[in-house]
Parts: sequence; structure tokens; C-alpha cells
Amino acid sequence: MEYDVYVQTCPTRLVLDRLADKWAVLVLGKLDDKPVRFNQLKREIDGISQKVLSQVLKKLERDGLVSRSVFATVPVTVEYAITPLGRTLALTVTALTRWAEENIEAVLKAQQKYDRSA
Amino acid sequence: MEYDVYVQTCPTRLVLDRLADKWAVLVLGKLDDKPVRFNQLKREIDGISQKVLSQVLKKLERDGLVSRSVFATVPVTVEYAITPLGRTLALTVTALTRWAEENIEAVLKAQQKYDRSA
DNA sequence: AAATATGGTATCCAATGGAAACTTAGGAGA
DNA sequence: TCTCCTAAGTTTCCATTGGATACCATATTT
Repeated sequence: MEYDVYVQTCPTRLVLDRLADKWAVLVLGKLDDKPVRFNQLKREIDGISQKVLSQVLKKLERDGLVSRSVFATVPVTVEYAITPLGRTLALTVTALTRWAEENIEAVLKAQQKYDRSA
Repeated sequence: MEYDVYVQTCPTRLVLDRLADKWAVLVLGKLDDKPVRFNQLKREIDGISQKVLSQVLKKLERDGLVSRSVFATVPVTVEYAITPLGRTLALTVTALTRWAEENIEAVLKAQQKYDRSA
């Protein structure tokens, strides 16, 4: 393996930067089920702003992880879908959100203990 | 399951925020092998600053994912180790770094294609 | 006396993030 | 015709964050 994320200039750092983004993780998780339109994503990912959703989708599209399809309806319909490459990644990012849901109580308990002792 | 990362106020979002951090992912990956001292981490995680490393370790400790041990040597020795809880998480975050290393070429190709068409 | 090592904090400035307003384009309704 | 509506963004503004750099305490080595 010639790539190593622990080297500053390694291009894999770019990927890590992309994934090390709460919103990208949530978007990929949603698209893993089925293609979704812009405003539908905005509604389903509670708390994301239009600007950030737009930016995240653009970056994910550039990385070849999601595809963007425009339909000439009125008003225009834009649908985002996960690509085959994105699907391989979605496996690991959904593992991440699942871990969060399964272990949040242990984390919260640890935080309380830490805060009490400080 | 009562928790849902897609709800803005769900505490699992806190966990996602923590993991959605390039540096936290790299630190956990390093500590998964063996306990490591502060400056050793700093050397091995190319490009991280002392301030950020210090902050990340403090947050990971608060979340119960790493433990911190101080030894009264001269100069003082501080060793960071992964906890059992952290170890369960390390499985998924190393999957992430592995994905980055295995798929970076596909991502770079997608980016070039995207940039050419724009 | 000066340099070295450890494990940090403090300070400063640039970059990022989110909230809210604005935009574009084509219907639908009055 | 004039106004309103929706989808899918873009722009603007301000607060927070991020990283680079300098600094600190302590003790040994040169």
C-alpha cells in the first residue's frame, strides 16, 4: 500500500476530510436507501441549512460518491443518488451512525463522570 | 431504538460531531495499536498541532474513549490508551481510513472528470 | 549557563459554519 | 395582468473554529 493517511501530504487525507464531516455522513446514510430530492434531504436531515446541504452535495458529487439528475419539470426536480463507489463507503459510514446510536448512553455516562471529577 | 442521528436534538449527534473530525479518527486509529505518549502521537500524526492534539485528546477522554495516565518521571510522561469502549469504535473508524486508502484513486479520477466537465 | 526534552497553554489571525434573505423560472389563481 | 407559490439553490453577514506560532514549568545534560 503506497498511501498512508498518517502522512500530511497523502491524498487520502482529502477523503478523510470529506468524511470527517457530520453532514456528509448523514447525507450518504440517507441516499444509501434510495435517491432523494434536495428539499426532501433538507427535511429529513434535521438542522442542516440549505447552503451547507448544497455545498456537501457538490463535494460528494465531485468525489464521485453521489450523482445529480435534473428533470425539466416545473418547478425543476433535482434528484441525488448514491453511486456504486459511494455505496461501498456507505457501509462504513452507516456503521458509524449505528455505533453512535448504540453507544451514546455509555458516552453520556462517561462525560458525566468526567465532569463530576473536574 | 429510541435514538436517531437524523433528529437535530438527539444526543447521538454529539458523538457524530466528535467522530466527524479528521484528527479524532487518526488519534483513535493510532491508539488502537498500543498506548502512545503525547509527543509520540504528535510525531506520528503528521500535521497535527499541539493545541489541536491536546483538545482532541481531552474530548476523547471526556467521552470515555481514551484514558490518560501520568507518570512522575523527569520530564513527566503522559500516556494515552484506548478504552474498551473506544476499541469498539476503532473498528469502524479504521474501516474508514482503510476505505480512504483503498479508494483514493477512484476518488481522484472522479474529481478530475468533474473538474474537466466544469 | 545554555540547550534539550516533555506536555502542555496562550495568543493571534484566517478560514469555516450556520441563519436568514435573496434569486431564478415557470405555472396557478384572482 | 399582477401577485403568489414552489424547487433548488446562491449570497450575505456574523460568530465560532482552526491552525501557526510563541510561550511556560521542570529537570537533566553539555
